Amino acid sequence: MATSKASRKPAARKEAAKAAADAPAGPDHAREPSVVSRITRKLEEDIVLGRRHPRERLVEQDLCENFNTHRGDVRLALFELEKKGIVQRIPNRGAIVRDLSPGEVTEIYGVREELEVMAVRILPFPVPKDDIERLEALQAEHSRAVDAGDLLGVYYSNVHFHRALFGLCGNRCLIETIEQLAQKVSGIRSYAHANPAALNATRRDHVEMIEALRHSRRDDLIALTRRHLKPAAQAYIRAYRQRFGDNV
Amino acid sequence: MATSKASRKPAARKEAAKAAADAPAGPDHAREPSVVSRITRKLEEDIVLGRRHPRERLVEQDLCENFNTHRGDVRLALFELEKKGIVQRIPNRGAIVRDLSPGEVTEIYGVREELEVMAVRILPFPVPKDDIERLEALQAEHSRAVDAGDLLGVYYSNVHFHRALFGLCGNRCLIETIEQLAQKVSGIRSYAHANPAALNATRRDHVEMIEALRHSRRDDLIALTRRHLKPAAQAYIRAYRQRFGDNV
DNA sequence: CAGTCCGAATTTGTTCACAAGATAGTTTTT
DNA sequence: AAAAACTATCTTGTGAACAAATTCGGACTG
Repeated sequence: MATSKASRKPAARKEAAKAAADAPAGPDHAREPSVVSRITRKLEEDIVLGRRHPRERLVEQDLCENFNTHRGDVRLALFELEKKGIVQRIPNRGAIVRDLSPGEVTEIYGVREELEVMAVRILPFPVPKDDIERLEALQAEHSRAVDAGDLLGVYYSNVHFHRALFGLCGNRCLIETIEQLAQKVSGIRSYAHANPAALNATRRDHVEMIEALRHSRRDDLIALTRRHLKPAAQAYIRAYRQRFGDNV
Repeated sequence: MATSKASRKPAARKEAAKAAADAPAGPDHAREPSVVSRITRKLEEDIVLGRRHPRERLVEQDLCENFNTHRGDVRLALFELEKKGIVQRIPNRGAIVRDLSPGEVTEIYGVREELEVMAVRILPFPVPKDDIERLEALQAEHSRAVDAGDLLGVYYSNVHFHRALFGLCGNRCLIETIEQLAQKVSGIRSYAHANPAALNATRRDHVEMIEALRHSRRDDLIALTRRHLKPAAQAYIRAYRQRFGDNV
């Protein structure tokens, strides 16, 4: 085994653990604009837009040529996407775009509803005017993308709107968890995108949400949040049953 | 699509007939008993038991020698732990055991409470007798570990108990999310372990929870679930303030 | 004497080549 | 001719060398 170069150094290692005395609030080595995150994001986009369908194979070598990089990076990106629940990796056989059963989708949306309702329940009223205006700007962007038929724009502006909305609750862990669960169902996003009526409903909900925020009407906001999640799951389940029959 | 590099090598063919003789763990599909998961689990144990303290550096080479493997595996394990939120990776500078501020801990426990309450709210009553008995067995194990002062045993039996309890709710996504959040605070688990009174309180809560399950008293169960989470967060925050002062 | 700059040692990050596993197509045997 | 086995090829997984980045220590200069 690897005794070739194992102990090049004397066993005594510098005790680095005792630097703990200073303030804990790290400077937040913020973003990671690296190659692997670029691949991750691009793959996610492809999946969201339906350019890659569930159960499609993701061959490392192909992706390398596609992204002009080498397998190491692609490999890491696939591991990352696996943890996000967007792709599924089978040992020694590679990765495929994950296919969710209606049951799984129902479960995920159940948890999402609980968490998003929690977010709007704890967010402090009244909402500062600046925040309302920021939300309106994001909503306008979303609306524009819907009109233009720009699906990628729809996707991102929708993500940004919800990030800003739930961001108002102030609980970072909650925000992260909500986004994580939203990413899990990326693979079925294309079903909602295919339906213009659904896109319009989404837009209308956003407007009403802002209105509820402006007037500090919490009950309305909660009801809207619940309603907002329903169509996406239902659209997918309908499409799934149509393809595979009702045996679920 | 062999564009650039395609090193087809027709020579490699030392196919040693069939190695079908060894079939110890046949399917091997679902589980991942691989090297990297072993490293991940062991590191997590070390952190939970306080063998590695927050802000301590995790040097890849050291871990390699420790686990008799090479850096590729260790690297993946660290990436995995980073995603779990147990360690923090700083670009080009390596990984350290993550240090949580009281604010973060409070937020995480807030979300945990919401999700765990959801689990006990949706779990179907009455609970089958077999499940009750399984919980009692796990609780007995936990109790034994507490009496024996076996901290590793306490940790694992506690994990198993809660996995079984929340598993009753039937929502896989919810279960996974709950466990994920529990793992995030692994680093502060050692504070609870240091306190025998807290361990006894935990044990008592488990007994009462089983009782509530047996008699289908949902309100009691919810109240117990809320109460059960409180002490751990409070113990950590107290310890933290004692070390760094009240400026939080 | 203080401050800065350069260089060595340590540690992480990248790359490439090879080996093992799996699938599919072809051949051989019954 | 059908079934089983073998081979050829594709794909993932592993290991180790190489390269870039950071930190720490010492020397040099203002």
